[in-house]
Amino acid sequence: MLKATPIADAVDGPINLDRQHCLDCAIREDAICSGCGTGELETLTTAKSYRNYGPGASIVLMGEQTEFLGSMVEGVAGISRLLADGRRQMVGLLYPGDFIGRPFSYEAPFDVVSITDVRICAFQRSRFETFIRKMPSMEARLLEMTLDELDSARDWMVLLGRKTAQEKLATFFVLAGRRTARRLRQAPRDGLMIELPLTREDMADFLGLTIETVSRQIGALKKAGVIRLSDARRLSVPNWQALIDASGEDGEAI
Amino acid sequence: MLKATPIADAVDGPINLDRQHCLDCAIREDAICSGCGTGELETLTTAKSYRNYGPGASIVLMGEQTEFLGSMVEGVAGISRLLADGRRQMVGLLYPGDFIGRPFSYEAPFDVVSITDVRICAFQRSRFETFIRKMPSMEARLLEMTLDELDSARDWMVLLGRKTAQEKLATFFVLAGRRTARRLRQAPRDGLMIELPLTREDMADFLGLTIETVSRQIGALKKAGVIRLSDARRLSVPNWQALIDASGEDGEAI
DNA sequence: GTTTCACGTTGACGTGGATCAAGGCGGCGC
DNA sequence: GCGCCGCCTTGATCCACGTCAACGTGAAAC
Repeated sequence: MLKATPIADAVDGPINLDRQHCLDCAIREDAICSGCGTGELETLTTAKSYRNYGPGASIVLMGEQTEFLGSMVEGVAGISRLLADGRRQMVGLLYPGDFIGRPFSYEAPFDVVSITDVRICAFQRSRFETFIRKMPSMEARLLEMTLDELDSARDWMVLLGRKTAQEKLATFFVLAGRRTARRLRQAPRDGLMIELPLTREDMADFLGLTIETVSRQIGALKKAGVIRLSDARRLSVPNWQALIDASGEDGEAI
Repeated sequence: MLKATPIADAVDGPINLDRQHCLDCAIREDAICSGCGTGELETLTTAKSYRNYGPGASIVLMGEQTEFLGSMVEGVAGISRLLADGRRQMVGLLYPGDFIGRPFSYEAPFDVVSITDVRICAFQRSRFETFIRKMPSMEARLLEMTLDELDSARDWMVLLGRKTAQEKLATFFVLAGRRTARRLRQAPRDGLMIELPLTREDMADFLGLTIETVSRQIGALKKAGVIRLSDARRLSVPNWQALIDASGEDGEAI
């Protein structure tokens, strides 16, 4: 639980102008622009700029009017809120393809902080708002993405409100495993290796726990044989179904 | 925490055909149709039907393909999930104007259960999906509503993950007070009377607590003079700022 | 009136996870 | 090499909230 320490350097992501054409973009299939035609992509290509951030940099500050909107291209970032007395809760993770910011006004309701090195494809807010009104496929895609995020947020509310510390950790590893498997274009299977981009403190803030409890429950899952640790940030799952069973969900291994 | 008791009667909301014209609708200003023109409202008027539910009725069952989408017209409902062992977490409340269901497929990810008497303005799913594609104002309004709900869900994640039991109760009363004040078209002010539609069990499920803790913390807030109880479901707030201070937020009274 | 039953309160006690504290480990600067 | 500094782990203790249990209260059925 971050003690209100100021966030490192690079508050303004240095803008990087040597942009790539949208047709060759790594998040072409997943991002808000995935439904755009080639003409629309041409427009987007000339309007965008990249921004890079080192780990721990502030991408969006709660309460400020953000002057850009955009998509995660590389890296992982966290959406979080800091209470007045230093308690922190992470309310979401942003991976490549995910959208950052809220079109059509209002100050940012949460902080966005980079966890790894992060690259963002950014648009000036007013310009982006024009685009989205002119390109129905973008608005439809944003709606779809927002509905997905709402469902994920509600899933997480169940975790925060009703799951035990151990179930929280197991659920987090299930999600991390599914994401890793998806990146490798395969189904999660026994023996899957997972690399965690988050520190224990980040996990604690995401799961509504303390770092000590995170550490202890990881130890307990390891002792129970549900996970194996290569080092603090790399683990493997010998039995995927056992991990699901430990997560408090009744589902089958998917 | 509901012990997996079966939900009362009225699983299928009886359809009520004596419909009102959309122009005279009570949620005309707030619902997904608020941006529709008179021609569009004509279309909606002929397509809609009302459904009524008594308290405790199941409106949507998790895992089922819902055959209708719609808007809350009257009453309060809860969105919740029941874990295999009976733990329950409420993840949202639905008030008049709020949208029910997810357009463009997928089985329902949560239960929706009426808390009071509820009336819904319902559309056949396939018909509604045609409408939303033909009426950009509906899609834009749904996006706006979904973005608002996502922010609310994330606010609630902060509460579930990091707030104490007493802060949870105070925050819940702040929200209930704001909603009451908005219904009365005034700002929340000292002396405001709040009627709670929820039982202690509903509150417990919403706040990630037990009924005993809810009861005790309400007692503590009463003893501290932050609230006054008329009866178990009616309270007044002598000092609005004191309630905000007890909620763990640093904001001013709004 | 009495019974019943859902809902709410209150008390005694247990415990999961927080807190407080110490120490281990690996990378980096010197 | 050595010291420093994040990051992580582990142990001892505490306490907020859960659990278990009893009882109150009011409305509806009879």
